[in-house]
Amino acid sequence: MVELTRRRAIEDVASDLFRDRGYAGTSIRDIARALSLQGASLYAHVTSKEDVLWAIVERAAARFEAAAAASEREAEARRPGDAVEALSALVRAHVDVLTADVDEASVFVHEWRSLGPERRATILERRDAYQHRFRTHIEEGMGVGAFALTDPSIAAMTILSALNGVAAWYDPAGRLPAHRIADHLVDLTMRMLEAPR
Amino acid sequence: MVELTRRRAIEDVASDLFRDRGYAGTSIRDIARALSLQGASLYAHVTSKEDVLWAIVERAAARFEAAAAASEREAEARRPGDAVEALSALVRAHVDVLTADVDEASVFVHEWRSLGPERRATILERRDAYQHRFRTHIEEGMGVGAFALTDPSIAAMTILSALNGVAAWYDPAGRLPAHRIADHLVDLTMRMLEAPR
DNA sequence: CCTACCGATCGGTAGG
DNA sequence: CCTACCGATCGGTAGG
Repeated sequence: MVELTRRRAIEDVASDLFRDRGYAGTSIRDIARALSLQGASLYAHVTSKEDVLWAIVERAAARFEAAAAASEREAEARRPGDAVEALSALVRAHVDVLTADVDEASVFVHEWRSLGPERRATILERRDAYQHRFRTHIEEGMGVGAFALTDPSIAAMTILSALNGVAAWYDPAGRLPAHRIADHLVDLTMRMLEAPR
Repeated sequence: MVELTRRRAIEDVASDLFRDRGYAGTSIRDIARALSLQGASLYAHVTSKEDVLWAIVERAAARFEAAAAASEREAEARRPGDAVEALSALVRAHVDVLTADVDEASVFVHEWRSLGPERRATILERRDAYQHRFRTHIEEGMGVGAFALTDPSIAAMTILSALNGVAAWYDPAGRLPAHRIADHLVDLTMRMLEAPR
């Protein structure tokens, strides 16, 4: 991958390191070393270690949100008011974003706890709003009898856990391309919810 | 909770801290402070920080394994050769262990990466063997037509991700008792797999 | 279990 | 982007 800016290269390397050592387990010098720089030289490009984490988490959040909004618009255009269609599209969008940059997505999923109090609170709100999209479509589907469930909240959290789990085993060079994995996850999660016809 | 030994108290406090700050983000002095001790005093009870992590991870692994083995024996006694029964019991056993000590289970699920190379390899093998139990029952169920699936490996990983996700939101003081949450997860995961009858 | 201390490493700054 | 450096904190040891 060719980086357009030095700043972006730093964030990409940091995503990789944060993913498998965690934020606290990764030092500024680790990041610098991966870029063949001296530790102190990083500060010519970033103002703090936490700013690097924030940039990664914020971009990931924005990507998930944008993909979710687009998927909802498209589902509504295809089949207006169809909760099954909307949720399927949302699931696929989530897996697509996740597999497009697994390092970044993993950091978003696991390392937001290392942010300072205000940023952590901001991300928590955005995560809640994101999860709310899933729960809303589940409740709509329940309302029209498409989904047979007793607890839409648990269903939403369980689906998101299942989807985020993909980040732990997805391998871009593995036997299954990302879109086939998305197919499987759409199938599995929809079967989990749908009432037998 | 009354601790039988000082060592165990250290591990319980460490589980709590490791869970929400991570292993690297928790210092020996953090653990000591939570026990009203001086940092150096911890070394009267443990030989290294990693030993504390290992003790937690190892005990959690042993608990998941013992509960899984017991659930398989009991399922076999109730309904010999019934894959649906066996997998349901396995799912319930997993959620039971997880909710019985969420801190310990969370550390097991997320912090094994911080172990040294040999211990990490050992735990990875045990995790693989554990996941294999799930996949085996899924394949058995596919063989007799009880489960309608195309990829048992993805199904096993997706189920385990969904179950482990409970650790992120389960609250012992929350609206749902652990056994009701286990009911929901058994229901959701089985519906994900079962062929329509 | 404490005090006193060790060398190493941490995030970050100054000045070029 | 580098060298030189800062104070703070890290995991851990010595000796009691």
